[in-house]
Amino acid sequence: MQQSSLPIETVLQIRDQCLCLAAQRAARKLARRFDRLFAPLGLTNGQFSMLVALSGQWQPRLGELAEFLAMDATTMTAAAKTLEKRGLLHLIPDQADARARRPVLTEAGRVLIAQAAPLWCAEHGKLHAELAETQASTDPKALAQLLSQLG
Amino acid sequence: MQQSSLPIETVLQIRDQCLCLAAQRAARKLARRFDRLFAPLGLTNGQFSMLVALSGQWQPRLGELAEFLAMDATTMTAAAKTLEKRGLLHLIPDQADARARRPVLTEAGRVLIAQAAPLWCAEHGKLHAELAETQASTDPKALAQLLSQLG
DNA sequence: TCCAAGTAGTTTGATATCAATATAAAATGC
DNA sequence: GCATTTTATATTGATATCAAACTACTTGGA
Repeated sequence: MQQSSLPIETVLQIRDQCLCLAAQRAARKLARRFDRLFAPLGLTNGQFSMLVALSGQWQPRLGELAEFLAMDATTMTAAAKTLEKRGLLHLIPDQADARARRPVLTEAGRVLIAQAAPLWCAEHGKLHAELAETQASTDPKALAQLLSQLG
Repeated sequence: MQQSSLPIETVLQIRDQCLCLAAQRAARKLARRFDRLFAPLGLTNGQFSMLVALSGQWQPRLGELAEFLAMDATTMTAAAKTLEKRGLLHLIPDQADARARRPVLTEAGRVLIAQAAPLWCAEHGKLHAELAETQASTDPKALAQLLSQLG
């Protein structure tokens, strides 16, 4: 049997409409783009997001931070270890719960994120401009909210 | 200095509006969802997308397939090796160019994707329904196109 | 013809991702 | 108080991801 046992319409439907595939593609392209942007600082896009999340008043536990980033807790363990090894954050045991640890930025972490933020602003501005060109349908801000809800 | 050297407005702007972060979050959530869906078949969401792409008449080279999936060529090398090892595809040397190889589904690959497609259809239908509930703003089909363009 | 430049794919090394499992501490029920 | 259950994190193993460097082949030009 040379022909696919799958109807060609189904193949095309999945290929062109699968939100999972579309999200993976978008995520990979944007990850590469921001990884290269932050490469001079030795940061990946994910590390940037994680450090930014810790730059405000919020002092989450590892699990809470993982949930915010929609990542698995085990991934967070590994990511936090890498950043701690580089001296960008400390893992402070929670006072009330001996199981929990809270990542807290070091001074080096704050300095680095202060260097990275302007790069982000410039690049994200470009991205907005590109979106405005290709499809004026969706506001980038609304799009970010939409993407965060997906899944 | 206890306070962040980054203005709080900037932190919030990045946290709430970064399209890269939003895309990574969406990609992770959807990847988990479809990985679990296909787990009984021993497939990941990425393997499913790759096999579906090869289910039509298209017979791309590895590099062309990588470009379609917006992934790095080196990632494709590894992914193809895994699927070849499992007997789901063959890597056929290109006749005209001895450097190039074209992945071609085996019968086992066709059978497996024929089993997986109904699972995808059901789950993607649910996803559509959920999207219709939470935010009626965007058509899922248009959203897939939009996501594919991002980056 | 032959060399230089470009192209297709691979290898290596680092981090990312998650399932399954493990460990330790907290919360619950009796 | 003590046993059970739940929760927070860590460990292991497999695949995913990409940059940098590499090999082998092709192409273009002298």
